Amino acid sequence: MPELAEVELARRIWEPGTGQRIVAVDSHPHARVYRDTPASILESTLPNSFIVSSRTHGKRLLFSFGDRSPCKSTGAHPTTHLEIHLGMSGRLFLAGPDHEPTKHDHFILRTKRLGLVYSDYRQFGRVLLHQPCLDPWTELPVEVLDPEFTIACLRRLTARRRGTTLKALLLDQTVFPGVGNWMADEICWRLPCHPGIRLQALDLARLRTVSRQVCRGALRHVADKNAPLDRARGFSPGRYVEQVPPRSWLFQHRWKAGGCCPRCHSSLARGTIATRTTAWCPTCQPEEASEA
DNA sequence: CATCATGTTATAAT
DNA sequence: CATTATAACATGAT
Repeated sequence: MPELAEVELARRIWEPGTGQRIVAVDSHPHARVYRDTPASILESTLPNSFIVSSRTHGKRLLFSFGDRSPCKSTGAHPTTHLEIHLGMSGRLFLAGPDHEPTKHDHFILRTKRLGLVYSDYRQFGRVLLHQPCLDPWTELPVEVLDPEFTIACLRRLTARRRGTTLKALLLDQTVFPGVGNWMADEICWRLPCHPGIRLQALDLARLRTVSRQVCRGALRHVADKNAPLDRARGFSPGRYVEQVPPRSWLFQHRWKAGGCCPRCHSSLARGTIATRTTAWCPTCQPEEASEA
């Protein structure tokens, strides 16, 4: 289910592994998630290295490895980076160091105390081991919550796309990295604008403001609520409860049969826009009737 | 059995 | 070139 907030939560779930040495890597070598990097490369590269740091960008995760623990020396520089994209059904969880992989656990990074498990039953996700370098992520687009995500930036990214629908733009990972189907609908609802509206009829400043609000709110509701648990008690598998945005968000109502707009209580409309199932409020987000 | 799923990508058609 | 449509990927839930 991963959009940017769930991806950040996944990163935090593996956080207890930071600083630890990988003692072994077990994988399902024929799984489709290895279409970029064969499992054998992970198995031969990662053991004996330490997890030094991790971060996310949009829907991507990056775990960086070095040859010593970041706790013991200040100058531990990463030598290798493992990138993970969770696709539609990927998830990360913690288990004990001897965790027996089940059917969809495609790899396990084992440390002395933990098993870091990557599981993905549909295998739309993928893993990618980067060649040794300081930072494999220098070419990625500006993130929505980055201070550089300015109106000028947004104007540049949309310059030749007057005819695109709002929903298609929101799903474009080069423009709104990390925004997926539910966040896109949430942004349209909050603007409020019909998701099928053409960009020419759109206030980019407003779009920037609202998209940032939704990204920040999603992180707060989905990822932050779990973080304090991490520091309070050590690891315990399955401790992370799935967190979702509150009932004041469209999220809570969009898939329910007979779901209503949390603002005006109209019955929600549903249809396919930009190839994805889309929910919106026909009252708050009317179809642009001003078109000739 | 048919449909749908919080994603991406390749390819074809407009 | 921009945009849309379609299929494909692999599995589970309804």
